[in-house]
Amino acid sequence: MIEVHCDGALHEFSEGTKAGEVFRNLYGKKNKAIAALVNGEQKDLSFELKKNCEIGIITEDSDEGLYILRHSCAHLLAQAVTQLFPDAKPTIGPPIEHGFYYDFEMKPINEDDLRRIEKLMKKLVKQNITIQREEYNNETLRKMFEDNPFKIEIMNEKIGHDVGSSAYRQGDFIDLCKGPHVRNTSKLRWFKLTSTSQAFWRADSSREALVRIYGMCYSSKEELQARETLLREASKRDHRKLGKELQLFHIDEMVGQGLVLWTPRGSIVRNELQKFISEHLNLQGYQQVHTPHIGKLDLYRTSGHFPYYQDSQYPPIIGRNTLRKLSDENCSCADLSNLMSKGELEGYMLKPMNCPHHIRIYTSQPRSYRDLPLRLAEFGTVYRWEQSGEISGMTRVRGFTQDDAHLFITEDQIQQELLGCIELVKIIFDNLGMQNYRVRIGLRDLNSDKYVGNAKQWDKAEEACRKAAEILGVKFSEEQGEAAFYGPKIDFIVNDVLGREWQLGTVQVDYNLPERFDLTYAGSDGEKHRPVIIHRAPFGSMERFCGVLIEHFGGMFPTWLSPTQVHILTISEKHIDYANQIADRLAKEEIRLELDTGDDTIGKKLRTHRSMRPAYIMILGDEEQNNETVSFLNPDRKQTNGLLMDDFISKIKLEIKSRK
RNA sequence: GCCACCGUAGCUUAGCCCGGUUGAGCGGCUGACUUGUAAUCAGCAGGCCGAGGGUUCAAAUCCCUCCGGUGGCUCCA
Repeated sequence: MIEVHCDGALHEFSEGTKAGEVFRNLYGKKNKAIAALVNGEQKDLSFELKKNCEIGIITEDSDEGLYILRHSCAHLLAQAVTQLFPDAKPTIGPPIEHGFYYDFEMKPINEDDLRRIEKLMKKLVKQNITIQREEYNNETLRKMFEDNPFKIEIMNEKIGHDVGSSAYRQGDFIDLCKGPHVRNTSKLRWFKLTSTSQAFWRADSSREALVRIYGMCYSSKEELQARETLLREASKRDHRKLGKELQLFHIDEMVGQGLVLWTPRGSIVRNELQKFISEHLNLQGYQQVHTPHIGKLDLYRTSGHFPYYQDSQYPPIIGRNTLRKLSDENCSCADLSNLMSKGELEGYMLKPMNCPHHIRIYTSQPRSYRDLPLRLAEFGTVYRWEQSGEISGMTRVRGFTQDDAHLFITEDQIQQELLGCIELVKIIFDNLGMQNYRVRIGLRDLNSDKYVGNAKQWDKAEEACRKAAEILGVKFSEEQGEAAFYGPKIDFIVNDVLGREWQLGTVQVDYNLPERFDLTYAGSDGEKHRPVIIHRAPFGSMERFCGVLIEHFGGMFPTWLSPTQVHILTISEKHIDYANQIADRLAKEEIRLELDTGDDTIGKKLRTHRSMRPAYIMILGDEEQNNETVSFLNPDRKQTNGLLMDDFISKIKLEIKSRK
């Protein structure tokens, strides 16, 4: 007999009892065990208990259990794929949030193939195939997988997960794996293959291109359906769809990929946000500046942006005289291209960053310590050549306006100024009800020598980032190697409706540019000193921020941001005069409104105007006209009847002013 | 940039597999109706089917190239 600790109690079982039998014994036949935790290690239910141990149940609906289920589902996928495509070589197939994926070296497949694979998986589930753990020594394992170079590489380097010395067999399929797994394919009922894509072996674009197949997988039909419903609901909030429906922005193929046209309604949202941010900039002692969209190549040679980021910039704009001169010298296209990539040309560049311009404002005057901190802010539009496959709606574009600022400060001011930067983000996120964000502090990778500045400065700046976040009580994670080469940074990352992460704001300490531009200030000692720069764009870009905001509000903006705050609908022709009077009153109060005196039925008008999601929808008929009142649907779409106009105006104005 | 899929009227889409002069709903315009809470009725206009090339007697449909979009991958100062 052996002693088995479980759930705080001691039990006795005969030696060799399987983990699954223990659970059946203790929790009954209907326990949801999917695996066991034996002395802290995940094991199959078929694991035989040989010694005294502590054991815990892993149920199929726990996080750990779901990951095991999904991992097994990935194996099921590989079983189906290798059956349908005997040449396909499985590589790795981990569980992920909501499901799993598996990468294969094989010819690309299409959607029909995906459905065929899914069908076969369902068939394999019905066949109740046992999933069996088999243990081998290292040599035998290598022999077994000798025709799969990926598995060999995994064994050589233990990539991804600890491969151990085991394999799992289900029918004809066997996969190198540490486990644990479910005991039978019949456990894997609630999955769906979702998409395919190309992925590179070991995420390295110079390595083999693999076919990745994604699926989702849950422990019950309800959860799977709930996830599908959620995805459907989320897609209704997609800013690309809402942006079109609500006429907020337009991206035109004739203008160019990733170049956002802000339409009148979208511009209102953007302008209101900029006003809001500007008020806080003033409170925090920023000074606003404006700089042009282009600058000389030399400026970016000095800053280092050219040619360091050349591949992600629009190519230089070459001056007429330069071109003429080159042409006279019989310069070929190849020569020109060569000169361009070396930057040995005089010309201009669309600015990829605002900092060089701001820095030249700094250097336009001699500066003393009394001028610092000098905080220069600009809603500055920058252009970057993003890869075509990356461009998406408003969240990934080629031209965007940063809510940018550069703080020129002394080293001693780093802590205090970082604090102000984070505070600004917090104020605005809180106001907009955006609580679903995380803060990441990017630290340097101590094993890398790519960083500028000395260790002492870095330590101090990293500590200042940490402290600033702590003081404001925001939750943050520290990630090594996420710093920029010129200094540590604090990033604000939000999720969109589909759960994708977007980096919005960033606050970065920079030791590099002050050096490159030889920035100085006169200290109280009369000596020259080097300032430090903090770059900060708390919302990243107006494009991305508005995109995320559209999804956050599902298109239903708070009154102060709403492109049209009140839509006025008349019941019949008789009420047009009254509606005009009301509209005039509201217009005088600078309320943004739309008036519909058309001859549709009120039902039709409501339907039409609801879809545009204005804050208020006012309905005017006999009732209101005779009593000189207004009736309206509130933002929550509950109705208020017979309110005096003065009362409505003070209500909505208060709402707008307080930005609630 | 890479892989898969997609592109028909302002919007949503049928037709494409299996080639034979594009069909609808919404929206727009005109008229009738004058309406009290999520689609009143009728009529009209609107498409060289993303662009270019090829195959064919004949291409929205089959093939190629490009442009644009979607989902991923890689990248993101």
